[in-house]
Amino acid sequence: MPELPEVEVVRRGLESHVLQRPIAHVEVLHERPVRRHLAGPEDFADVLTGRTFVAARRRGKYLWLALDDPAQGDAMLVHLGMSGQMLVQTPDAPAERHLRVRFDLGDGSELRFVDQRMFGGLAVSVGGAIVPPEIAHIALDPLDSAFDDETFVAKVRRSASGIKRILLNQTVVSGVGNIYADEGLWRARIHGERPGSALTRPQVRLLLEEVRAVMTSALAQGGTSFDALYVNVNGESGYFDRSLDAYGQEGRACARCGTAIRRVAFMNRSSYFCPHCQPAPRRRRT
DNA sequence: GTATGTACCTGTTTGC
DNA sequence: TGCAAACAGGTACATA
Repeated sequence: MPELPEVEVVRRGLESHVLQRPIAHVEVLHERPVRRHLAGPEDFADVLTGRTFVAARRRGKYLWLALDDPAQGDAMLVHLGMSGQMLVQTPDAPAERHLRVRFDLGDGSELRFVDQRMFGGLAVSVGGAIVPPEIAHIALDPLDSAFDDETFVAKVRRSASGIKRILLNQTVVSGVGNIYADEGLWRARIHGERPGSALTRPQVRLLLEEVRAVMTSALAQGGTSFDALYVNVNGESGYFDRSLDAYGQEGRACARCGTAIRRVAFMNRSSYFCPHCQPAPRRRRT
């Protein structure tokens, strides 16, 4: 499940494998992944054919491949969703079961967007000065050197929402998904349902540091992966899942205190936490 | 403006 | 054995 470290691994792979090769042909095999390209699949293919990717950039979980003539600020925007992959293959490699879009790079290599669940997608973005306008609302991520810790701390402490919900809000901080939210909260010993406004400044700072630490560690190991749903641009799986302390660990002993990790329903998904290290707030929120 | 809930998707696993 | 429900979850959008 791609979060920031996985997306960064993909960005690096794209940077070294798809730049400076004019796109000879684009084939859209399923229209849903280009649904955010409002002019439609044919236009998507038409406007990209003949162009060249010149840079691979990222903000949070969004990627974009800048197109030639950088003065125009055009780019192909990419989101991997839950199951998206960017693969570089030879054109004669057999089509993946969930192959959605293919880009013939004309040099004997092919960029492929493969996505089982199709939460992800591609779109051509026009005229972005610094970032594509479609993602201007996405906050910086904690690994960005321009990320302002104190602004984040202030935003958290102004909000009555549960801290996990705030962590997942990409307009407050980007790149954090369900896995790293649970891991960061476990490391900081904070229950995800505690209101942001109930946390002290040092607690929020600690949480931010722990989220950073777990992401940095995951990045060093090539991203997290639980199954074949996530592979990087070379098709290699990450293996950070062996290092998880909370996420997916229901019933296992907490690495700090030995209490069984619990799972609770949260926003149509799951939250994992240690009931001893991360006591729930007294007044339960729903 | 802020907070919360849900649709969108498909393959696998679980339960009856 | 067969079918239905649950589950995985990031984002945009609807609703309160």
